[in-house]
Amino acid sequence: LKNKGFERNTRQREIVLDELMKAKDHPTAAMLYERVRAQLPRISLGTVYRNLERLTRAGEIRRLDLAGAETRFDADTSRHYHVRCTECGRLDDVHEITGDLVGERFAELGGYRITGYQLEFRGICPTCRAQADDTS
Amino acid sequence: LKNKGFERNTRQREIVLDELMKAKDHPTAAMLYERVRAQLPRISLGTVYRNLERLTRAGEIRRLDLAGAETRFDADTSRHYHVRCTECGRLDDVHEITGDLVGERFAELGGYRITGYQLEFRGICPTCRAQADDTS
DNA sequence: GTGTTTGCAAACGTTTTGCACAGGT
DNA sequence: ACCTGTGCAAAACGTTTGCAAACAC
Repeated sequence: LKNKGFERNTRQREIVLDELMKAKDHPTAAMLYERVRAQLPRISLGTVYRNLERLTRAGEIRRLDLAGAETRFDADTSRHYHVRCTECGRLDDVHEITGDLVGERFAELGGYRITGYQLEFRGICPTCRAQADDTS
Repeated sequence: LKNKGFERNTRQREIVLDELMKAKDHPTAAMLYERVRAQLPRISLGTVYRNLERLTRAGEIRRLDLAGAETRFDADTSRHYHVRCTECGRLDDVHEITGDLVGERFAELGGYRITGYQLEFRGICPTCRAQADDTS
């Protein structure tokens, strides 16, 4: 599928994706909106959100739902982790984990002094598994 | 310090903490508000939020800032992880991790069929570290 | 009595949505 | 010409805050 589920190719989506690919700072929707406006002054924030959502569903970008922080977006869809600065909010990539998660021994990752981490699992709970079995 | 930084002991805070300790489902502020209202019909949601924030700062409870979901609260302050059901939102504890994080091999944890996880680091970025050095 | 905490309501910041119109195919 | 995607504005959502009154000490 050439357009990966998109029914139309629009200049708005093209430029939103383009700006995200150029970005190195994992921008929020609002940050991206400002940058896209330099090229498309009449674009709306809603359109930016709508395209980011579509691009995410199409697998072209990644939505970074961070704990207790504004959602950010990443054009790098390869498996990697992130570090967030608790002082300024800066977000960087962590490509290799050196240290022990359970023992909580991370002196330093990518120049950051690591102060903690958040690990959270996703899955299907026993109840919903049973319901899935019913309907299958 | 008997009151751990609280200047007053109020019935509102007492009952908020009490309901959270009774809860087994990691409730949101709104869920807790509903339960507390059974005992204190005139309490406001703002008061629930304010007390949850104070109790968190006092270390009596834990705030669970989950990725892309409403904030939940936990009276169990010991180190443990959580699994969230992607179907119904249910949240459970994971006390021991069996499997390989990097290799992403988690068949099952606590009855859940694990479909993924989110790992996120916190720290001080190079720039903020340099600024901290300046002022020290 | 003093000053913290409350109830209420309004404000906040982020994200979503309803609608009529523009524009991609 | 069709009908998806857009711009705009308003609404929705979870959370915070300003204020006068209530109440813990």
